Formats: sequence, structure tokens, C-alpha cells
Amino acid sequence: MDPLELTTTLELMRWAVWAQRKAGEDWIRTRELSFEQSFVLGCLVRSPGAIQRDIAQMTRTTAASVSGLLQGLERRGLVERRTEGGDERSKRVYATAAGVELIDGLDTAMADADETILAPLDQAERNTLHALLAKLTAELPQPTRS
Amino acid sequence: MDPLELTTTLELMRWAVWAQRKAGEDWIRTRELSFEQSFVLGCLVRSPGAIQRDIAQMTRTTAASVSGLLQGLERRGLVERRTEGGDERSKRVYATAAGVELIDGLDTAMADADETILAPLDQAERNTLHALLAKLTAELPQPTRS
DNA sequence: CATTGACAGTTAGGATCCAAACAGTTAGCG
DNA sequence: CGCTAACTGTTTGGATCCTAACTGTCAATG
Repeated sequence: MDPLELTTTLELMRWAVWAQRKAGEDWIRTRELSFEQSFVLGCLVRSPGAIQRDIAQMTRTTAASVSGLLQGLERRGLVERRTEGGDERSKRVYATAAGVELIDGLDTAMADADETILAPLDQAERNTLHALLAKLTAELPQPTRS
Repeated sequence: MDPLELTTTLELMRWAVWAQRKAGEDWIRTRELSFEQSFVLGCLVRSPGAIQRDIAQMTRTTAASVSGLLQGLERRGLVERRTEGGDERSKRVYATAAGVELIDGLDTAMADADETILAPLDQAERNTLHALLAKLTAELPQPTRS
């Protein structure tokens, strides 16, 4: 008669993920960005020149969503889409200087959010949790790329 | 120099949650439901007569979202909203027979989805994971109610 | 009894998500 | 060369989400 889960393990994860999102939202709101926009902008700073298909994979969403989301970022001059490299199909996306500057500090803010969520656990517990999740996700489909 | 997280602990959780959603989506699609609709319908089967405010809390969303979502379910005759108990403000929501019948088997399907995700872990590891997540979420705000 | 404040639900506007249909580009193959 | 298939990005339509403003109801208070 196992722990008799009042809540499912996955449900607990959903909860934690939701809380992290909320924790990071304050920082994001001051930038007039949405959660998804800031996530994509962060991706672009780390891997400039990505094509939209890659972004869709990184954000685990579809090409259509990326297309719309980038329109918003481009309208605000935070992002640039260029076709280069001799392939007229794919467009390489770059964060502009304004975009880079706006998103600066996101990593720190997200790390703080993580810290808030993980606060109840000591370092050993965090390592255990991370290891278990890594083992779990290693078997998942769609590893995408980082 | 800890595990040198290529990916954040919370990022791994987001990944697992996303995978679970995908795993359950096949079952849901056959019912012509969305993920959120089925979730709410499931809640209503477990706690009939809930008021919309409670549903918003259970789904960790807002009253506005619930209002719109229930409109869709009501239009299809899967749900009923009644004002009873002498309070004209609050509306008690009930799943209709059609709704109950349509959602029957959701719990099993979700449990299967969980099983798919947790497959790489043995029972002891699952217990550890669950315990860590429980400890973590115990400190989170907005515990809502189940 | 009128006022005020708290509460429940709705609506409106903007953003995201998905699936499906579309258009343009590239590459392979007879 | 021409045709087909695969790939990339866009648009459209429907659904959800959020914030903010709004309506209606209850309860306390003077």
C-alpha cells in the first residue's frame, strides 16, 4: 500500500513548474514580455542564428507558434530575421542589441526562481532529485537539443 | 562543482510534464476534448457541485478562463450550471450523465501516461522522487485544494 | 433603508497554442 | 529538363490563458 498518493507524482511536478513560472513572472512583467517571449529571447542569446524550426523544437512547440511569437518580438525590434547561407527557405533569427539588453539578467532571475522553489531541499536532496529527473527524462522521446 | 547541470532541475520537470501531457493526449483526442476540458471534467466527477471559483483554484487558473471553458462544455451538454443554495452569486457546476460517461476512463488513461513517464524508475526511486516533490511542494504558496 | 465593500461570474482585448492548409525553396531522379 | 518529394515558414480558425473592467448579489454598517 504505497505512499497512497493523494496527488500523483506528475501532478506534484506540474505544481512545481507552475510555481516556478509564477516566481519568474515578476521579473518578466517589468520588461513587458510574456513568459514565452522571454524564453525564446533567452534561447536566441545563447544560440544566435538559430532557424525557426530549431526554436520550435527547443520550446517544444510548433513552427506556427514560433512564427507568430517572433512577429511580436520583431515588431518591437528585439529580434531580426534574415535569410542567409544560400538557403532561401530557412530564416536565421538573431536577437538585436535591444533584445540582448532587455533580456540581460533573465538567467539570474530564473536561477533565483529555481532557488525559491528548491529552497526546502538541502544540497544532497537536490542532487538526488536532479539525478532522478535526469534518469527519467533520458528515456523520453523528443530530446530536442539545447 | 555540483552535477554541473546542463539542464536545470526545473527544466527537467517541465520536460517530464510536457511528455505526460503528450502521452495523455491520444486518449483525450478520441473524445474530441482538449487537455484542459478533460481536466476540469475530471475534477467535476470527483467533486460535483463545485463553484467556479473552486475550479479556478484547482486548475490554478483564473475565473475568467473557467467561465469560457465551461461555456464550451455546456454548449456540448457535458456540464450543467445551476444556482442553488440561496446564493444567486455562485453557480454550482455538475457534470451531466453524458459528461460522466465521456470522461470515464480518464483516470486510467492518465495513470497509464504516468506509468509511461516513470517507467525508467524502480519503485524505490519513485517513492524517493515522490517524497522529494512532496517536501518541495509542501512549502509552495497556493496549495489550493483537491 | 441606503451605502459601502466583498464576492461570483462575465465580457473584451491581446497573446499563445495547435492543426491544417498554403506557398516557396531545395534536392533527387528519371 | 521536368516532376516529385521533402523542407521551411506563413496564414487561418478555434481554443485557452491572462489582465482589467464590468454586472449582479450578499452582508455589514450607520
